[in-house]
Amino acid sequence: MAAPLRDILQEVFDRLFSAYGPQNWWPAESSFEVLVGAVLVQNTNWKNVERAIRNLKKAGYLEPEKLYHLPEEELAELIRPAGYFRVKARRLKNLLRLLLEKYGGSLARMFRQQPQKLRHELLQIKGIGPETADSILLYAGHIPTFVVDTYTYRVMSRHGWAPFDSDYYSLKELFEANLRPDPQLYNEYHALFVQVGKKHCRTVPRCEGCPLAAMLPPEGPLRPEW
DNA sequence: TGCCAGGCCGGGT
DNA sequence: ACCCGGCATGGC
Repeated sequence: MAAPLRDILQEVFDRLFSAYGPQNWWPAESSFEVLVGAVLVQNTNWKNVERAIRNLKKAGYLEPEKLYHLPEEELAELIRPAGYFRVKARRLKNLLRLLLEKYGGSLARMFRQQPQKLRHELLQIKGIGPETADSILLYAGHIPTFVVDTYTYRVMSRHGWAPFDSDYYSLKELFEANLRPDPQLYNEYHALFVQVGKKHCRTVPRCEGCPLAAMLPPEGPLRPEW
């Protein structure tokens, strides 16, 4: 009889935290910078995002009003290093429209909204999906909502703790049902998943030296690409 | 030197 | 309801 998921998730966290320590996420100087970074980092290396944000900062545009009024083409040029720069310029504009028109450019005002309603509003925006929305809520708003990403899928399914075809919400629920709703815990947990995933999920042999290797099933279900 | 990165959307079955 | 191509730069 297997251990309860609560215990497993606790052990996973403990092992990752022991191995890597606090990750100090989100790497940003302001909550607005978190918003911008959350869009820019979609399917993109964080290093590239840093360059893009540096450009915005250097040009003095890393403020809601200024960024909102910057023409989309100019915005695109500044964020070029982040990749998908035309798409992301559009997506940023869409997000800024909500922030400016509904909340007067004030993040404090935005996060005063009921989390569920705000989450729904964010998901209405073209270019904001579940992970980006949850990242904004957690890392900019300190709202205890669990952020799932590809590494979460890989680790959880690889270990047999979730089906390979889990969708975003089932995984999110799995964590939120088994962890106390603590923004600091969710913050660290997600960041640690990214860390372990980057280090091990694509290396060969994949699980060599992984802090979670001891928790692998004897004959784990394998997906060659994961 | 290819392969990959902290997704999401839209169009086609 | 899926499935898939498109989007793009820079690092290793």
